[in-house]
Amino acid sequence: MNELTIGKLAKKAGVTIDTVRFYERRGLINEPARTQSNYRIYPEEEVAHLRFIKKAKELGFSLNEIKQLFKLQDDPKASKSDVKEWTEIKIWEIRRRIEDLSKILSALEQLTVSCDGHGPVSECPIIGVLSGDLEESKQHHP
Amino acid sequence: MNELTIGKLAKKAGVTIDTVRFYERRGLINEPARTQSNYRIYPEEEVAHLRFIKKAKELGFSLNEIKQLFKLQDDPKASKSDVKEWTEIKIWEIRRRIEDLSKILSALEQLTVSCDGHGPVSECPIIGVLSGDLEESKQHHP
DNA sequence: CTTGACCTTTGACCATAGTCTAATGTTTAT
DNA sequence: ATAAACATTAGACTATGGTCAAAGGTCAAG
Ligand SMILES: [Zn+2]
Ligand SMILES: [Zn+2]
Ligand SMILES: [Zn+2]
Ligand SMILES: [Zn+2]
Repeated sequence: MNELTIGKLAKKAGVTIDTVRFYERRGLINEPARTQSNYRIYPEEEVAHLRFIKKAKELGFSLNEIKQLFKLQDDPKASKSDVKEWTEIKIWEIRRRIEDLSKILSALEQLTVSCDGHGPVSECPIIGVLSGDLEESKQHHP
Repeated sequence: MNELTIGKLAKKAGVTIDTVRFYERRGLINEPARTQSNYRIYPEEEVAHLRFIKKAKELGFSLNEIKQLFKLQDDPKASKSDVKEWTEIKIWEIRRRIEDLSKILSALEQLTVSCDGHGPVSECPIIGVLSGDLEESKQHHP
């Protein structure tokens, strides 16, 4: 069949050679077969494997989580509910991150409207709020 | 006045001693005066300084950005509009992150509804989508 | 005077996800 | 035959924000 050196594999999967080797070290892909000259050779299917990693990463899974997903796939006792549970946990995590960011966002939005953008920094209400409103005499900054 | 050793300062500001020294190394706080025995001594106001850092961090500013904010405060040529601009950039960054996360979220939500949660992992549509729908024969995972 | 609490420094280490270098070996193309 | 392109390894380095350890000096209380 079609066997790939690490360069071809990386190109097909849209990652760098270093990344492929890094994933191998991290146990995300199997140690591949080697040629007599010690070159790694991969089956075509490994491209899909790398693309899986890419997509899962885009969906917010960490490399360790992706590793767990693979384990799940290879575990005969695992069921779909395990995968579903995982995805639901991720969903909650992301919802929380969105909530946190939204809070930060509205705090920042309130700050900007409070500042008219004219005059010296010393009078800026943004800095004022960060300083605890009217504390911090002056000039002991690095 | 009231002078603080690093331990008191850290406690008052709600950070660890290590963090204070770390901020000093990173140039976020000034090198403080020393006692004869080489202990750091801080003025009370440094507490506010550390709290500023804490608040700014909570608002999504990185330590380097906070350092820039301090520079801005101490720059006689800087104006409020500089600070406002910064805050507005942060606002855009956070809006983008929220957008990205929302896309990820709806992708994940669609995935979970597609899976009934019963049966073997091999039939799980979540895994299927990640694998590029029906690729990846079997069992070459670590 | 000794114990414990506190301080000092340098430097290593954690997780995350790679990226890059150096020195060396192999394959391919002209 | 020789150069370019590609491969190998170990290990250092990036950024972020700290955290911890070792080995020692200082200070207050009992
Ligand atoms: Zn695979
Ligand atoms: Zn302002
Ligand atoms: Zn200050
Ligand atoms: Zn499923």
